[in-house]
Amino acid sequence: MPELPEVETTRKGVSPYCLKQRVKQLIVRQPSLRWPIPGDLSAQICGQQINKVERRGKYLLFHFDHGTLIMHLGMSGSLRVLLANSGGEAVNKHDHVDIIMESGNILRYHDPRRFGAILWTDQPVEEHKLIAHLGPEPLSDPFNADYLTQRCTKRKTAIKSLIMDSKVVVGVGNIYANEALFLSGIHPQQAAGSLKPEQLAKLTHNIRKVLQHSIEQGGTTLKDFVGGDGKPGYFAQQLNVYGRAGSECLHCKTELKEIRQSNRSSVFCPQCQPL
DNA sequence: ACGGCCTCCTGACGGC
DNA sequence: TGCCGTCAGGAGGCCG
Repeated sequence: MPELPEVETTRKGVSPYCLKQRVKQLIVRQPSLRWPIPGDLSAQICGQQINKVERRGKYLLFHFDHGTLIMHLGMSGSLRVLLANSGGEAVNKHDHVDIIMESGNILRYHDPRRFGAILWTDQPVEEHKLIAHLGPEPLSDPFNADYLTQRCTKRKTAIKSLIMDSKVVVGVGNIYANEALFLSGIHPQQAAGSLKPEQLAKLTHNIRKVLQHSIEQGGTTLKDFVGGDGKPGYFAQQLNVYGRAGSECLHCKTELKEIRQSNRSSVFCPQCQPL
């Protein structure tokens, strides 16, 4: 499940093979992603040059002179580079899209569950419906203790739901939400508006910390995005709570509990994260 | 404005 | 061995 660190690692991994490259051909084997891949995408990008690859939240943005290809990896998506001299690799199940560069290198999009998306806009991408209402990047200055405190004011919603709301802050998926709350000693069901500023400062810090740490780890697996079997970088995480329900808390040995919030699993330590 | 729930999809896994 | 039900999960969309 690509979380923000995996998307950022993907961006870094594919960028060198995209920058200043013209698209030679687009092959769409399966257009039915979360939304249909636009039928005119090929006409839009073939012969055009990619100027930059950016990331906004978990969206990858491929900037052309006249528009932007917006890509999301959803739950199960991955993007890797097949090198021109690799002799042509077999197309596997769920390899839905190839973007072939003039260099002969190929960007191959793979997404078994098809929760991802590949879209096109010729408008400023920051005005696009999917991008315009996104909150700040979690690793940017605007995401700070004051900001989070302000966004929590008078909010009755559970803090975990709030930090996973992309209108509040982008890129905090279920795994990192659980981990950041554990590190902050905050119960996932605590009402956002009832948290003290000190707690929210701690939470802000820990959200940044877990994401930054993962991005740094991702840097070591960049090679996995090019050539080889192309396993995308799902970094071996040292997770404190996620996936450990029923096991002992690594701090106090209390049994970790699991609850459902908005149909998502939350794992926490009842001792370290009291309500 | 807010909060909760549904939905898309496939692979993995448990039960029988 | 195989079939079937259930679950996971990002995030937009919808409803109350």
